[in-house]
Amino acid sequence: MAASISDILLDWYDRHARDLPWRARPGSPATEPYRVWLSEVMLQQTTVAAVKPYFEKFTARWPTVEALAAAPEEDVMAAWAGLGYYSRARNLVKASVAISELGTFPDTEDALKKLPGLGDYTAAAVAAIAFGRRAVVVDANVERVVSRLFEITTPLPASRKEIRTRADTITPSDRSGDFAQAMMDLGATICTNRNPRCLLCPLSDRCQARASGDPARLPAKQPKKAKPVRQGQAYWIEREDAVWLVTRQGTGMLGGMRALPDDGWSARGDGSGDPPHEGDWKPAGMVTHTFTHFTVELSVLAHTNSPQPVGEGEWWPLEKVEDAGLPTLFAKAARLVTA
DNA sequence: CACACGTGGTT
DNA sequence: TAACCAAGTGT
Repeated sequence: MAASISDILLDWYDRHARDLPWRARPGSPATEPYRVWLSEVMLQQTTVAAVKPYFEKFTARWPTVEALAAAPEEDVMAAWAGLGYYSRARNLVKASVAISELGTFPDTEDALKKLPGLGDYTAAAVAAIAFGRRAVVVDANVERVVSRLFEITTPLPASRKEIRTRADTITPSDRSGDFAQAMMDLGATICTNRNPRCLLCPLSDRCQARASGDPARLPAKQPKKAKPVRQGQAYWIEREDAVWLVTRQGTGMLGGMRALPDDGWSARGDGSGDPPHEGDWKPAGMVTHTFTHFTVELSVLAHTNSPQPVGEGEWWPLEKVEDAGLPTLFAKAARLVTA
């Protein structure tokens, strides 16, 4: 009887699995749900290379979900600074409190999906990897591998339903979590976006896209829109070796993060150009930063011996500005002034 | 369904 | 090297 796709892939995984900090190691205790969950959230739309140092930092500082739930939110936000998509950190805190109050870690897809920040993918991944439940885990790697295996030519995102159906048919009941990780390892190291290494692929003789000659063209995607360029200003307000920092409110861009005051620029439009108070503002330079959906050209204006600004904020010691947890845009601006 | 939401790695 | 994109979620 011919080996199934999952058998072949699991055999490949047993020999070629990547050694990653959030995976159980031989001789170590069973994989902890907390570590699986934390890693999966960090890995949302983020590369393994970028996640590794953050995962080490978080697990050293907050080794359990209870420790994380007890942490001040601003500490978690600052520790997340630089990783992006800050709603993940806001939801991480909320979910850690919810899990602590439950007293046990939710262990089914449905229960996991009720937690903030866990959608279809993460709920399935945690259920499968941490709890050994069969779940159909579909991320961008799986979309790519499945699109090629079954030569699905419909462009994303319209092909999602068909991809999920196909993924379901090849997902085993046993070792569902290993199977999911095997698919992701295959997608990350062999069945890559640009130049798939089909000669090394354990599934190459089952791959319909390879049989027809050009697997790299799949999955097809809708063309993306151009990003607008916005103009904005940020203000470096300094007094007695301290700089005035604000905390951005709400759930929008950079919400919950410390920041320099600005003139209200956003994805929707330019800033007003109006400084927070009168005075002699000196140009400190320009920062260009590209977000997912727009680029901002930020003029940084500096004022020293400043009066007490109106509104919420805090004087932050200049020597500790690296520890303020500024998102990258404002970290670049701070570097302009302090360098 | 379409869009908002960050950043650094990779080619 | 300028694009492209990565273990997606919420609205």
